[in-house]
Amino acid sequence: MVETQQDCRQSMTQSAAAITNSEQNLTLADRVCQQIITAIVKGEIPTGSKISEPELARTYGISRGPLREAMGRLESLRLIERKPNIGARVVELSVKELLEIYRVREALEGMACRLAALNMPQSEIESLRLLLDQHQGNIEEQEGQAYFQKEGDLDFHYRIVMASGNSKLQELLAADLYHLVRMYRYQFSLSSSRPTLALREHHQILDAIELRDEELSELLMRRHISASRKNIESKLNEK
Amino acid sequence: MVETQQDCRQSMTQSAAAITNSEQNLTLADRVCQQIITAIVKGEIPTGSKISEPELARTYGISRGPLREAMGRLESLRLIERKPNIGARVVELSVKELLEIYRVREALEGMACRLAALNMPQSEIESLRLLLDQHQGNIEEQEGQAYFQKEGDLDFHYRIVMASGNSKLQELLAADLYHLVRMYRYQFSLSSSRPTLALREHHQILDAIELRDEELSELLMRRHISASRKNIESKLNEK
DNA sequence: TTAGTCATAATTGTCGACAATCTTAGCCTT
DNA sequence: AAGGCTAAGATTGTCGACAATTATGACTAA
Repeated sequence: MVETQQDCRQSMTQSAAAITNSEQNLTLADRVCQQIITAIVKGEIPTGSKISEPELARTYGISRGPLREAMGRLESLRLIERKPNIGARVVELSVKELLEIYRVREALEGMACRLAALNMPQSEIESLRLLLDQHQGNIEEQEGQAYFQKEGDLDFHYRIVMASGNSKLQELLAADLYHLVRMYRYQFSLSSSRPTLALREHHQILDAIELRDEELSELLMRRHISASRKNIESKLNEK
Repeated sequence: MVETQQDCRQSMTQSAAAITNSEQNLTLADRVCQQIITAIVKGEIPTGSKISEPELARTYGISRGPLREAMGRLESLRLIERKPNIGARVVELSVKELLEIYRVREALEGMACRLAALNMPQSEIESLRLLLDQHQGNIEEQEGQAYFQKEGDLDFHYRIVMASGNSKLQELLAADLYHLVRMYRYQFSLSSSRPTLALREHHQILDAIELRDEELSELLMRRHISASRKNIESKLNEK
């Protein structure tokens, strides 16, 4: 089970990476960057902690050069924050920022969904339908606790974004923003607490795409994400 | 006149940079990065050209270390593309990508405008109104050739984005995407060819914001950007 | 002539060391 | 005892050199 999650995430992550780097010839900094991303997302390197360059370099068995290059990418992914001559810290997570991210997702994924209604091949639609059926099975099996909420949900959104055919949307969402989203999910144990409802919304969205209804597709996706945002807001506003 | 443009761009650029780095203590890589951004945006380093690390390092009088760090940021800004063990090239501009960017802007700035209707202080609204009057003056003076189309238009959008109060939107648009937008404007001599109409739309948008009408604010901004996209599409689809 | 191969040259990736800056611990002053 | 100053230690920023990979061009063979 845990392996399933892991594999799922891995495949998505490297698909996302393949957007920008389709070659196989990876550099040291590339590999270590992926490792650090995973460590930060999962909380193995805790939020707010200071990052010591010599220490991390030793940990991964590389020199400070490639490590700094990797840290540069982490900074552009907003996973760490650097101050000149002072150092880098893992970002602190806040409800405020999470809600901001959901606003961005609402806008971008709404647009992605509109474009998917234009561009998604019928075969992809059917394949995605199968994935949703699989999610249904997961929900029934384990009352939707683990799989669906952690990574499965994001897989659906990921496929929609890919189907938009807009490479800028793909980069911004799949290659950049989703790392932060995954980080919040892991560390806040985000749990949408409405898996059945969310799955039904996924089906509705896919229906609208199949009907090639751009307007409705965007509207439903925006509502879907907005509902998640409000759900989070009401659950976490005490923090 | 040219100085005015320059100052305008500079101020906007460093405001955008200030989002991520509010300290004054800039590193070598930071400064050189800004210089290279300007050079690429203005076309002084031509699109598609290969970047030689030793040569660029000599040009700016620094070592390859900070230069590579700067190039990492350029890559995350999508101003250059790197392939491992092969090298970096300045991105090629294409109508296809420009249209993709406008889709992203439509989504993100639409949302930013919606939030601005919620959050923009009245004083800021009035200040922005003055800026639009100034643009009006520029259009009348010089028939809207240079100032308004190159940087003035982006200043309006920049202020809206800042007024959204959403730091993720601010980062994605003002600190990241706008560099590419400026690059297209410089190098395609983009010239909206509809300055008077665009200015009227800016006024309409600001009116909606002043009325605190979220729905209308977003709708008008999306239409405004969509109209620009269609304008570009019809003018450049032969390329 | 052209295609293929090999060796040389150039470029990128990586490393260790030095310089500049920040942190901290101890001391002095009040 | 509390606060500020100073010096030592640690960390980050920068540099030059070496290793690994790729591009170039000459040479050979068909």
